[in-house]
Amino acid sequence: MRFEILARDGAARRGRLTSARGVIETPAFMPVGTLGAVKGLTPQELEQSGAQVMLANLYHLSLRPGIETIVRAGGLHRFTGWNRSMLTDSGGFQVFSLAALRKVDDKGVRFRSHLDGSLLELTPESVVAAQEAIGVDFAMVLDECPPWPVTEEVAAAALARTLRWAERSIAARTNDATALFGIVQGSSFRHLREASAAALSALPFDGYAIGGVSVGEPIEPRRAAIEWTTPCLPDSQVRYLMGVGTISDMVHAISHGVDLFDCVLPARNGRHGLLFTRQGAIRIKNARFRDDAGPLDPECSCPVCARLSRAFLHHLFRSGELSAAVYGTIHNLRVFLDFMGEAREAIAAFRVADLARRWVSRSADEHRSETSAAVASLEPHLRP
RNA sequence: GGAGGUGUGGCCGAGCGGUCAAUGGCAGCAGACUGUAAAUCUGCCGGGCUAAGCCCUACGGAGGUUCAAAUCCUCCCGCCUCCA
Repeated sequence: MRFEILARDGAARRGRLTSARGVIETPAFMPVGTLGAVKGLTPQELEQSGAQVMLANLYHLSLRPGIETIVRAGGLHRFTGWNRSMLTDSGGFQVFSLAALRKVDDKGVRFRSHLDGSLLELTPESVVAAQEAIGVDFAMVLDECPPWPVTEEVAAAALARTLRWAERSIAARTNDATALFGIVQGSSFRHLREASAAALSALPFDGYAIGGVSVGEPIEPRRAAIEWTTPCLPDSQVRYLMGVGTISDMVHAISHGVDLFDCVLPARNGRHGLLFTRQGAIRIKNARFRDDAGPLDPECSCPVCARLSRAFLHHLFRSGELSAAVYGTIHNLRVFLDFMGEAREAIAAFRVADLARRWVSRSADEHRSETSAAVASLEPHLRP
């Protein structure tokens, strides 16, 4: 794995990440395909959306079909048909999201399977070994990802454990074909974030992730965590903000030097009928679209916008047609990936501030009451 | 012609003397969704108000029994099944 920075605008970086599978231009958005596929899409459709990397999840794949099965199938790429780069999350997020089903101690995490109740154990070592075995390009360490809010004591303990696990993860590596990323924790405590980032930076990771966000926190602590953490990470290495986010979140993070993002939002909302457009987000099932013959987003280049009207999409969503979910996903992913393309251009052109004005005020978050506040809160971070 | 059954809010369908403006589901209206246990979940859904309360109108129609009826009785109307 190699990462080079091609241009900067303030703290923002435009970079190039090279894996065995190819080149990833950064900043980049990585669609989430937890079970090995973005829900509803073929690998070809995902490619056509412009995705350079896909995420999958080791916890879920370990339960079903099982790591051994994937290995026998020739590795995760061959198994899924996705030939571009692949990043797997370790299951750290499931430590948070499936809290009722797991037990954590220093050794690792034991989950009761949400599928059949059987016991699954993940340790820092097993997680590294499994990700190497299935041949992913980017692997994440096992981390402990506490919910929000959390006391300082709990955050400190999770951070400390994540750090001990990070050291064991490094020690467990057997090759460098699979890049390994450490994960910063520390919740919304500045000194914990800084200590976590500094300690991880001393370890020979290929990249660094900011974790412990998108776990239910409001916008302010999320942004604060990013602002505290990024200055403490090695400048020359790639940075990945886990699970984020909305376009305004990503504009903010990009302006603070984050390179990689993943989020279920475009896919999940696409399936649910919340469609992002350059004119604002719309709930296509709303009655007002019943007779709207116009395109979903006249500024969009995706295949859905190329030939389907809002009225027809409205009808498909109302009718529960499978294709509705597919179309929503294809379109939303294109919006997010196009946004990232523009972000790269903006950094190269020293125009990150314009990016914010172009996307944040009228795009993905327009339906939210917090939008104007989000724009306002970005202003101090943007160069005039 | 005879016997039995049935008629509930936009639709389907519970309820079978009071706690029923009436369980559910669908449809409808709106909302949520940030390292995916999510093609999911939530709220509203007869009308009107000086609304955590009150008042109307409602369970095919008309009468009746009762302190009280969607629930019981009588007649009528519609629909279904079986026998002639």
